[in-house]
Amino acid sequence: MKKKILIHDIAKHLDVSIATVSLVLNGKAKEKRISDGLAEKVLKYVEEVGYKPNQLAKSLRTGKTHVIGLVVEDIANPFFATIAGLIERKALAHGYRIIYCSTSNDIVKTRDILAMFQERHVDGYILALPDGLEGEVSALVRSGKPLVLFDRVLASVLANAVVVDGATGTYEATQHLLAQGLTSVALMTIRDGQTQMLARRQGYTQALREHNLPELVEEIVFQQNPEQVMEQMQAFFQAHPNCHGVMFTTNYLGVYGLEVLKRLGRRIPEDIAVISFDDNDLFRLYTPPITVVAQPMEAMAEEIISMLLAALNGSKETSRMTQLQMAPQLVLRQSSTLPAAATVRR
Amino acid sequence: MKKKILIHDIAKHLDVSIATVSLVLNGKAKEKRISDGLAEKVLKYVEEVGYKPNQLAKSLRTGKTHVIGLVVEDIANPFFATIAGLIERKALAHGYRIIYCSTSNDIVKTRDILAMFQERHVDGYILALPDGLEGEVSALVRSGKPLVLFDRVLASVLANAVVVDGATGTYEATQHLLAQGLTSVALMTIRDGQTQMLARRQGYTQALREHNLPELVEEIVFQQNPEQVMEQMQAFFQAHPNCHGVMFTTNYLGVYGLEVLKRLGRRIPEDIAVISFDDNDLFRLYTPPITVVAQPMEAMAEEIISMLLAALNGSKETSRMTQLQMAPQLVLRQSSTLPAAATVRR
DNA sequence: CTGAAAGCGCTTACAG
DNA sequence: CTGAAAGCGCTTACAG
Repeated sequence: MKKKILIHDIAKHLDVSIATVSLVLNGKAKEKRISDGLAEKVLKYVEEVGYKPNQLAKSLRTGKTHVIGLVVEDIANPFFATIAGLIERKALAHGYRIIYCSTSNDIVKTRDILAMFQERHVDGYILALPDGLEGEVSALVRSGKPLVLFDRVLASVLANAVVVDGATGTYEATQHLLAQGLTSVALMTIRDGQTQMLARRQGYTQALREHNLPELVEEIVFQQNPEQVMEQMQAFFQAHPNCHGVMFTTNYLGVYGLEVLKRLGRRIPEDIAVISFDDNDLFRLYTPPITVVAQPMEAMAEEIISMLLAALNGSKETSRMTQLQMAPQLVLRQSSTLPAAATVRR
Repeated sequence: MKKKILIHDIAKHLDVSIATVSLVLNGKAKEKRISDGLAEKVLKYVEEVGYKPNQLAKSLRTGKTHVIGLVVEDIANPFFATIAGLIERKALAHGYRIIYCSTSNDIVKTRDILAMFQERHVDGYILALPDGLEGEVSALVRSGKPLVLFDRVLASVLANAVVVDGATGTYEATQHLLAQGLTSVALMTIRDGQTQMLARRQGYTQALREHNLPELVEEIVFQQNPEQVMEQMQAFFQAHPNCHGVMFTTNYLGVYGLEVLKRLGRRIPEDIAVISFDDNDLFRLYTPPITVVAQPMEAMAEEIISMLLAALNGSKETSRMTQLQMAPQLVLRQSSTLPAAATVRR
């Protein structure tokens, strides 16, 4: 195990001052009028012996860590795993690393995570938070820390944010079902005040209202285990045999829903038409393929990183907040399209 | 924005020495014979003003960061996303955070990641590496850094590792197909020297050998884009119309494979029986449900963390390496079970 | 261009 | 128990 080289060793070997080495390494040679020849000599030797400055010392001194704190609901959820992968790649390209934590939508846990990120001096935050942390996030924004909310925002907090227009997403999806003559379309959502869920519900409500149809909303309590969730769904479908269409507001509800409908032996779309928010392999390859409201993952990741980088590099003076709402895309597949034949036969 | 409180402020306010505050905070009050009363007073005031030691300074001084570097192939891959979520939860419970990076199986990128983790002084490593970094990992092991390899190991490197017995997994899966009378079973794998892939291939080979049947292995080149991968698979299936069973060695190959078979209009399992390594929602809910060789995710995560914690807390003197090979589970579903009727009809 | 020095915020032997 | 001090490894104003 070779001994760790220090900046002091470099300076001594080259017979220059520590300051010179440090300035060259930090690209301030020109500014400080250090000759090109000397700068080159330093760079060459540093390269030769493979000297790497101690990042901890550097961070302690400069206050910058080049680490971004990413908070997601659950890294194992395909939506968050995908966005995390895209964000990671883009952040790395700009010299930032990602430290992530899953919240499980637990407020207490999330509060700890935020405190922990702060203690570790992350340079910026990318956050998909549970409802109820308005105070903490306001304080964070006020402190001037670069921060981007995504997926969902906090109702009373003005901050940078990248979200999808969920209302339009479910509105168009619901309209698509109603246009085919369905009169009882349910919305399966979670019981929670998260803004993205509220928006998705609102689009559904509006579509039904325009058709003068009653709402049929089932709110899943998500603190339960999977089996309990599915029992709740199953009970709902059994209680509403005339419900011939259902919109799931998020990917995992959709997955549970498909399993429940399968258990009940309901045919899709003949017995019940199905649409889910979020696209993934499962929905695409399911039999029948599931119609989805897809989020523009790549573009969202791009916007999140751009926004954060702008905040990281921008002056603290002007604090401009940007809220970006991106358009989702309704991807029509067989699960929501009543075959002409089937419709006639009814 | 309130000014940051320092240990110095605490000491001054309580009129005690900085050393006393620090020792109490680090649980060395007893050891240093600090009175219970004083220790309590310190703790109480620290709590009251919400003092949090600067972790960077602490890390610089102690050399410990309480951060674990997690290297996966791709955080968006369900296998890695799931294990990452489980590892995160368990690590957090022991006071460690996770910083992750995806390698995309790119050796150069991975080398950078390892260097970056080292620069950031992670306390330990959890690694699923591409082939070809034997030198780097050997050096890491020699340096005494706590480290656990998982999913795959490096042939020539002796290190802690948690892997699944892939050979037995594919052996049993292949036997299951052959036992039903299939005579042409293909293995779809990736062209790569990763040890887990080699093991999975070996189990297949052994099963076929025992039945005196010829191998039929297709190696996918994975640097291609999805469409190219599927074209290669499609060409394979078209070239081998008599192949009535296929084993995919990993989840994403299985997903692509299902899509290709669907495009070709091949019925599962009537035209071709299918088994994939790795379980997930898609395989479970597919029509028909896909038989899989499932890895014990929860138990693996548990073992990985235990092993790393043992190394983190253990003495540097005795360097004991543990290689753990866990049993996968063959989960039989309809995709691999030729219906009696169908078999007869053939 | 350089050298000496302060300082980022801690921890921990050491002498009392 | 305490106080003074060194030291983790850097960066950067400052005086020359």
